[in-house]
Amino acid sequence: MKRARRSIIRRDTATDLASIFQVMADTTRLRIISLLAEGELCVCDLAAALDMTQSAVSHQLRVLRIMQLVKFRKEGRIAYYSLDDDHVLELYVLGLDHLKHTSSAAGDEPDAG
Amino acid sequence: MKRARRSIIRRDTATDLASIFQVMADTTRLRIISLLAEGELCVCDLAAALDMTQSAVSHQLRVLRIMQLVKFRKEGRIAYYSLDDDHVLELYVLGLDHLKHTSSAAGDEPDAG
DNA sequence: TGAATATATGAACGCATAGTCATATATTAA
DNA sequence: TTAATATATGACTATGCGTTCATATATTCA
Repeated sequence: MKRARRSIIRRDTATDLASIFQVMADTTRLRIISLLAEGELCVCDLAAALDMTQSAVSHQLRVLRIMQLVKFRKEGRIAYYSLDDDHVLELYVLGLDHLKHTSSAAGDEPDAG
Repeated sequence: MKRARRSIIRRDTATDLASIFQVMADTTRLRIISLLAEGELCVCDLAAALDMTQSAVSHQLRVLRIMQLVKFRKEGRIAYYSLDDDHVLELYVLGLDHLKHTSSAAGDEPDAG
């Protein structure tokens, strides 16, 4: 190898990439993704399943929406959210895979409620 | 579908998973990973390539070390760091892939220096 | 119309953290 | 030993962010 000046990514690419991981780097957002993995849900059902306030969930959905990880359709006054991209699930699954191989914290018992 | 009580991951699993993405969610750490992707480097070479202080780089290497994304060997007073896990690169590559498919910010010109 | 429901959002608070600075440890050279 | 080099780390500061609270908007029901 030559110097230390090898295949470093551009600063802005690294920043953009960091943004993607940043969105996945929150417990609440990951739990939302795990719920939406099987289909759409409205905000109130998400809030109930997560045992969190509607406001907190809505704020996180906004983050996921802006980063285009989720989309939503509106039916009357109800907003149904769903995953917008397969890459999200790929990252999610790969992350879980990493968890299983490195730690022993990846349990198998769900805790919805 | 039944209620909103579907396949949600455990809270602590989500927390652990969030930790993994959290480590990848920093520009400096991603640039370090991109540099180590081709082989080991010492701290001073990393600092030079990143154009950052030795202290800042060392702090981030500590984070990467604690999360077991990098390992190091010591040769005299020089510490050579390298990636510790293939999952890291998989996540890194998958993230880059996601970038290319969703935005146009993923350039191809490196910016080392 | 007015009340209730579903969602969105701005402000504020508290906490986590990336980088700086100073310094400690360890190794090599003189 | 002393000086210089390579790295690690604790304290501090500034910034970012997740949640709460209050409130705004929109829709449905009476």
